Amino acid sequence: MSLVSIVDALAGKPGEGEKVTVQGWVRTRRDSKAGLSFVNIHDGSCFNPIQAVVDNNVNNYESEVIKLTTGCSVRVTGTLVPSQGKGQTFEIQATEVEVLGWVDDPDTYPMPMKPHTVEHLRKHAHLRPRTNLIGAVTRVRNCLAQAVHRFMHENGYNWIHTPIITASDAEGAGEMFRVSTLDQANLPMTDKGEIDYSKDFFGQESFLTVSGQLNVEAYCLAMSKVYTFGPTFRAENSNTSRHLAEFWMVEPEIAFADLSQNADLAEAMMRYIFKAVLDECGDDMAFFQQRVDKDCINRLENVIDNNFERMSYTDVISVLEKSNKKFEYDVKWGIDLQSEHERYIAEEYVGRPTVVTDYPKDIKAFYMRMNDDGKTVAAMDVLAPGIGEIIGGAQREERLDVLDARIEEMGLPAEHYWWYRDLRRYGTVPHAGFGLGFDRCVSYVTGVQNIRDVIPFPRVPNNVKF
RNA sequence: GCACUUGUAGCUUAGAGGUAGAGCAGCUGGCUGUUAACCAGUUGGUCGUAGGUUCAAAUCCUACCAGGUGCGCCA
Repeated sequence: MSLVSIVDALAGKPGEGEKVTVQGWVRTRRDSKAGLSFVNIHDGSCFNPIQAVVDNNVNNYESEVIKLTTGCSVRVTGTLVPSQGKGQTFEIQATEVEVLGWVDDPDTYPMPMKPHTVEHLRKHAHLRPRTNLIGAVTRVRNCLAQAVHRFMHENGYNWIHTPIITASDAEGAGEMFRVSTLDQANLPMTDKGEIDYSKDFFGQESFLTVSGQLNVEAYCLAMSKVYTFGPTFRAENSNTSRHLAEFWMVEPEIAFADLSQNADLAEAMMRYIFKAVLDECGDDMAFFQQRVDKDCINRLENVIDNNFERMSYTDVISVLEKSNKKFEYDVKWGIDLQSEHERYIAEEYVGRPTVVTDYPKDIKAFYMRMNDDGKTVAAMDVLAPGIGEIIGGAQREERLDVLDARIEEMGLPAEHYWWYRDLRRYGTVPHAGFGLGFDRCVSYVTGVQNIRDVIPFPRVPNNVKF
C-alpha cells in the first residue's frame, strides 16, 4: 500500500492495479441503492477530485459510506484502476473507507457542493479553500509566487528579507500602521503634552512597512541584483476591489540599470510567471476560463507573445486629448492619470499591458530620477487591462545634490533619510526597480475581479476577521 | 473619506401595503457505473436589528448593524 496524492493517483503514477491510499475531503457522493457509491474526493493537489468506487462489500458501507456528505474527511484505500466511466482516467476501487471527520450538521454546512457567491465565500474564509474556485486561486497564486522566485534565482537575483517593522515612510505619503507596545489607556506624555515615544519599544515611533524599496536599495548597491517579496501594509481607507490593507509585493532592484532596462525586467518577469501558470496550472486555468473569465487564457498568451506597449506620459496625454472621449476628469499635461484614463489607454487604445514612462515630477516620489528636461522623472507604471496599475517603478535618483534638492523641495525631513543619502555618498551608481502588486497580478491572471478573493485572509478597512 | 446600493429558509432568490413561494442543499424512499447524476416525497422562514406611519408592514419612513459597487489614494 502506498499513500499518494490525488494528482499522482489521477495521473496513474503508482501504476495500474496498484494498491493505494488517498486522503482528503468528500466533494460529492452519488449512489445506487443496488449497492454502489461514487465518492469524489479532493485533497488540494489538483483541480480534479478522484472518484472512489465503493461497493457494499466494504464493511462500513451501510453504516457510514452512504451517509457521507460534502466536507467529510476520509482515508480511502483500494486498487487504482482505469475508470469504466467517463470524466476521469483513473479511479479507486475501494476496499476500505475510513471516516476521519464527519460534518457536524450537513444541513447548515456553509460549503455544500453548489454555486456560491464570492461574498458568501468571504464570510467563511476558513472553509472557502475547499471550494473549486478558491482551491484553484490558491494553486495559481502559489505557482506565480514560486515562478517569481525561480525567475529571480535563474537571473542571479538575491532575495532580500527586508524588515516588516520600520521607522521611515518610503514615500513621505501614505498612511502607516503604528507598531507600539505602549499602554493605550495610559500613554506616557512629554512636557509638551505629546506622546513620549522614547518610552516605546524601539525608543522611537515605528510602523509596519509600506514598501521594502528603500531597504532593498541598500542591498542593491552591494549585491547588484536583488528583490524583496513579502507583505506590505497601507492604512489608507481605500474601499475598492483592488486594494488591501495587507498585500504582497515583489520589488526587484537592479544596479547599473536605467528605466528601459527596468521595464525590460518587468516584462520578462511577467512573461515568465504567466508561462509558468499556463504550463503548470492548466486545469485551474481551464476552470477560470469556463466559469470566471472566458478571456483569461488568451490574455496570458497575448502577454507572452507580444511586447508591452511603451508610451511616455506626454504621449498618453496627447492620445487622451485626441480621443474625443468624454472623461469625468479633464485631461491636461501635469495631472495624475485617473482610473478612467488608465483604463482607456490599457483597455481600448492599446488592448494589452502598457508601460507608461516619464511622469511629471510633481506627481511622483522624491527618489525618482530627474530627467534632463527638468520637468519629468524616470518613473514607469505598467497598466493592465481590467486591473489598472499593476506595477509602479522608477530609475532612482543616484546624484546626491539632485536628491537633496528634491527632498527639500518636497518638504521631507532630510534627517530621516541619512542612510539613504549615504548610499549616494559612497559609491553611488545608477539603479532602478519596481514594485509588482502580487495580489493584483493573481487577480489579472485568474480573472477573479475582487482582490479579496485572491488572498487567503483579506484585510480591509473594518475587517480583520479570521 | 465620498457617492450609490443590498439584507426574505443553510445557500440562491420571487414577492413592491392585505399576513411568505420556489430552486439547490439536507432528510426519506426509488434506481447495477454515476460525473456539481436522475425520479418521487419531505423538514425548514416571527422577511438584518430597533423604532415609527397605518385598521393592516417583508413591502413606506428614520436610525443602527452587516455586505456590495463606483470614485479618490495607490500596488
